[in-house]
Formats: sequence, C-alpha cells, structure tokens
Amino acid sequence: MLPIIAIVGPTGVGKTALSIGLAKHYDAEIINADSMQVYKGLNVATAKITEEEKEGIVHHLLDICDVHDNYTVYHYQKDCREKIKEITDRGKNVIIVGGTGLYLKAALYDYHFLEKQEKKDYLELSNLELYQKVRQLDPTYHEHINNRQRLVSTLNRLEEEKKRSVKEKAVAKELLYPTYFIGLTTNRKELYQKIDNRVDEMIKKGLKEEVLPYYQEEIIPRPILSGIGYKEWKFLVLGMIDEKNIIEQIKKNSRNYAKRQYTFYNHQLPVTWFNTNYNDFRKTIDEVIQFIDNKKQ
RNA sequence: GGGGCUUUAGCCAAGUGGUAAGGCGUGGGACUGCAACUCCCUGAUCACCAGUUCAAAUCUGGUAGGCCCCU
Repeated sequence: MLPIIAIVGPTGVGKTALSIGLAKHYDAEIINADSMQVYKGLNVATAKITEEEKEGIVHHLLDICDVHDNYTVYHYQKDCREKIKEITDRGKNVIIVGGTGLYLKAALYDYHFLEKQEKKDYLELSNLELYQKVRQLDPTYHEHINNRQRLVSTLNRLEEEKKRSVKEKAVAKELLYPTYFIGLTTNRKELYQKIDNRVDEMIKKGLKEEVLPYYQEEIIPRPILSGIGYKEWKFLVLGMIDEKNIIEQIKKNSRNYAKRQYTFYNHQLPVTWFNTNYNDFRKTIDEVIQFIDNKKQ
C-alpha cells in the first residue's frame, strides 16, 4: 500500500487529469479536497469533474451537501478521514486532489477542532477589543487587527478551550498519514492564460444559467456569495455592471486566488513540484509516477 | 506652414514654487470552524535638454510624442 498521494496546485493547472492518470496506475480512489466542489449544483465554475472524465475511477466527497448547508473544514476533516479509512480498508490506494489547502492540512495533520463549538459574533466589541481579548487568552497570538473575521473565530476557539481547559496548543506539526504532496505547476504567464481561457469556456458551458437562479432566492446561499464565478454576478443582478465586466472580474479573482494558493502550499505543506507539460501531459504523469516509485523503495 | 492644448508608476489620476495624494492592476505575505474566505505589505529622481530661483512636477525657452483647430 502506498502513502496517500495529495495533489495540489493552483486552479487550472490540470490537477484533475493528473489524478485520473495516477488513480489508474495505482488502483486508487479519489477524494476531493475542494471546498466548493462538495456542493451539489455548483458544477460549471468549480470545474467539477464529469462522469465521463472520471473514466470509471471512484470519486468521494463531491456533491455531498446542499448549498444551503453549513459545511466547513470541521466537517471536511471528519468526512475525509472517514473516507481514507474506508478506502484503505478496501485495500485501495488513496489520492486526494483539490485546491483548498486548509482542507488538506486539516484532514492530514493533527488539527483538533472542538465538538459543537458555540459561535458568538461579538458584534459589541471593536476590533481592538477583540484583539486585546484574544491576546489575553493567548499572548503569542498574532493577527492583524483589521482581520475581524479571524479575530472573532479565534476568540470563540480560545474561550471554548478555556471553558474546557484544553491545554494543548493549536499547532499542527504532525502529519497523521504518510503522504506525498505532489504539486502541479506551470509558469505564471501560461497559468493566467489557461485561467482566462477556462473562464471563457465556463461562460459557454452555461455558467450564467447555473448562477442566476440562486440570486432569485430569499437568502442567497453562502457559497454563491463567496465562490469565484458565482459571487461576481451580484453586480449584474443589481444592474451596476455589464456581463463583460463580470467575466473580467471572474478572471481576475481566479488569478488572485491562484497566487494565494501558491503562498499556502509553499509555506504550509511539504510540496514537491512538477511542471505541467501541456503538449504531452502523459509525460507529466509519468514523471510523477517515477518520482513516487523512486520514493517507495 | 500657422495657432492652441497636452505629456506624472503597467493603467487611471491629484498636485500651479518647498522636495510626489488616491484608485486599479501587479508582486510578496499571513492562515485551526466562512478558506474560491478574510486580512497585511508592495512602487516614480513627474517625456527630454537648458535656464530662472536658496528651492521646480510646478515658472521660462527649446526638443520630441499625442490631441485639436486654421490655411
């Protein structure tokens, strides 16, 4: 049995194709690690793999919840670990693919979340007050004052830990599963070109039609308001901007996202990078296989 | 051929004598319950040359590019 193969890389490099190539070669099943692809109904902008593209490989954690559900890292960690066990028990290898670095890290490292944590919004506190409270509970904590979202969630966590007198520090250092982190990359210019083209493709595949109905709903689902390719249409609905601008926005947001992904992978995970060969992708797959086989012995 | 306007960072752009706002983009970074999230950091000898002045992006003259009008 192989260690887990985790495939990472920015949006649009070809992670999906690599995962299929490797799954076939190593008799593996694939677990999704993309925070948006877990939702049913979000297919076009998430570039979700189609039945045909799966080529018979078993996929997990795709379409497992509704856009109205509140699905988070916490749930993903549980689900993913469960799937890993299931697959290994069946005697198959595990490949995890996806762009959400945090999901991967939470599943594979010793991240501990508390059960049923209550969530206060602390609306009555200013950012500075939030910061001070957090520092009181953990003098080493470092976060910029403007990052209210993080401060609130950190304070919630620390309060909860205090209540339950949790001693251990929340630092994930230990990898719980033997894993090869395979990064797929290409030069920035080419990647951006790919991303731009892919967005144009999405439009042709009916992105607009997929998104707009969600904007008719009373309460617009969270993934729609935060996912790239979905959130940008808000301004069209409000009549503030035309479709051409929306598309530009989606492209730009995708490029920025790709950049953030690199930062995360490079600093948070021990990734070995491989260049994508767009002319002959088979070569890229073989290169990765060779790397894995080399490590095996 | 004559006249007027204009030239500030990759783009838009403020600044009319005291040593360059801002926005966008770009690049870099942070990251334990919204992570496709949220947040932080990031740049210029002001077209060029000469002059006036203690001091010029700012005034004067010339050169070059752009726009417009007249013949």
